Amino acid sequence: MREGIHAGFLGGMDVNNREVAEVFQRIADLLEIKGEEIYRVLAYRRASDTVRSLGESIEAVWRDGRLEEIPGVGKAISGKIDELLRTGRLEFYEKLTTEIPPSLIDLLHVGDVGPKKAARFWKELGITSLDDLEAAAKAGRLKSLRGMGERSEKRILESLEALKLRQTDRILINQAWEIAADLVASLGKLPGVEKAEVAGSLRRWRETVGDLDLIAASSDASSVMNAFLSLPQISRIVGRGETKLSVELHNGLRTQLWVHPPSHFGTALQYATGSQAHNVRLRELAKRSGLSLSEHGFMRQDGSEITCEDEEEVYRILGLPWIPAELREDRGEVEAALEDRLPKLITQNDLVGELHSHSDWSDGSCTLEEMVRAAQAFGLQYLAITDHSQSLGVARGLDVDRLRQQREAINEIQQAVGDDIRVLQGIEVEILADGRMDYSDEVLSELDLVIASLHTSLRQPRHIITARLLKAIRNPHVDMIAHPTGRLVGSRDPADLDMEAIFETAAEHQVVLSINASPERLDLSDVHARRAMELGCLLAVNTDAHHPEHLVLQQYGVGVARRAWVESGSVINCWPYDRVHQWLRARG
DNA sequence: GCCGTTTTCGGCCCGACTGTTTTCAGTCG
Repeated sequence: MREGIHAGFLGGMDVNNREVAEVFQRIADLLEIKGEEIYRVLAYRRASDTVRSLGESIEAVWRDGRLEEIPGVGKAISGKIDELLRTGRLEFYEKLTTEIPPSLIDLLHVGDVGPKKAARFWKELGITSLDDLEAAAKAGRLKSLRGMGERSEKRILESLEALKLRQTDRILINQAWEIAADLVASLGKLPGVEKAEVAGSLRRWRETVGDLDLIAASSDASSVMNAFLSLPQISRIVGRGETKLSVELHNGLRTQLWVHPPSHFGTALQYATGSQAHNVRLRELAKRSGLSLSEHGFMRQDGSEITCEDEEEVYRILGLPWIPAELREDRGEVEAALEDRLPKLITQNDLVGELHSHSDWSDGSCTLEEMVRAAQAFGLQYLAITDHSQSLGVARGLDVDRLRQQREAINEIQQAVGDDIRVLQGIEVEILADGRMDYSDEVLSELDLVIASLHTSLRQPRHIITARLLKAIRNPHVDMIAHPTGRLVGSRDPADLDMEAIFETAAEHQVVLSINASPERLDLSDVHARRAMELGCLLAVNTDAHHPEHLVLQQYGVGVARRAWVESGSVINCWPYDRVHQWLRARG
């Protein structure tokens, strides 16, 4: 269960984009429970989303007086951001929490409970928490309410159980893909299914996924649904209609299956892929040309229909080039498409090298040779072995003697494997708590590639940890920064860094910022990677492989890069070996 | 609360599904 943020939470804390977004999200939830006009609620929700996905620090935008340039931020909301940033508090929000218990927001995470029901549970039954709700449902008190009955109460109890089972709102993208790939493969083999695809946030490669969305093309939806229900992963039906089946898997994950006729597959896939905000933008566009767009197709004002077999057709009718799913977040992709300036996104095939990997010389689980052979088999042109430096004891970091021995070992392996794959000796060197490097300049200068990393003292105050990382970036021997913020998806917040300063300095010194492809890290994030690129930074997509099997994690880093609008030219491990080698040598 | 090649006021995407209802509200995506 998520920790509730209550009035006063912000006092004394640095207020960043995420916190501002969180406050507006909570305001939206509370206003909705209060019964405010829905468009006012949506305005706060939109502002929350844009602030959350803003590449720049909200504080910098505020200092420059540019708040109202943010889409969805007008006079009222910019005033509230101003108050938050000046005082760390927001009177409007605090007053709201005295009118509506903020713990009611937790109820909105229960399936089949929305703002209306949450308000009634509170006003009519005195329920303010999930525990209250469960007790009331078990005591049969929910069904006493007008408009509620036995079945509603049962559904809510089931939703409460599912919520407990999941523990968290969302699962990591690799876990989601594993489950979804199996399901969609089975779905595709069912009788009568012509096409089957993953849709939703997973198709957009979001870093976490709340539920699975699958879509099938078939002229016999009912039979397909019946067959799907017999798959072993499925635990129970949550809902079922003519085009949509909603189920829960044994692991608690909700899964939607849409089945549409092949002739409607384009609009159906587009609809099911989302995001909701992107879909709203497309429907507005359609409306302006006198069309109404839904999952079933376009409808003209005279009631006649236009159906689309594929997505390209949907976008074409709207006067747009096809927009890759990873861009569909209403972060400017519709405008870019209208002006025909969509990026030519990087693909996994563009990646020809891996520049961050570990062997059993430090905390990797395989030998140098196993790693090199695996990279070769994976089709890479080059691999950098970048084991840990001496001070990282838990990872068996290399002291200088062992580092030099490793050089010998790498040379021998290069001899053994031939020129088909080139092996670089790099290091993942610790940035010590005071900003010094874990090796002397002399030692660093012997290496082909120096990656600098923060692993310790990640909770230092902003000015200290920022200065520490900037010092590393300015070190002439440092070529790359690995997982710059140190965040772990869903479990550890990013370090409190001035990212704008990091990006500007990295761009100035042409130090590469790595997108760590490990699904637990995905660091840089999509938002950060996009901003870094805008500011002229070079990027890399690296797996940080500790085992040959980790090389396949590349795909998740590519997902982040694509969501960040990244083209292959900005990513140095898309460069052929000779170019990378020359570039590194030129840096000295 | 935001926003403007129909508008500075009056709109603001569109439909599926459920449960409890006699015609629809609430939730979800």
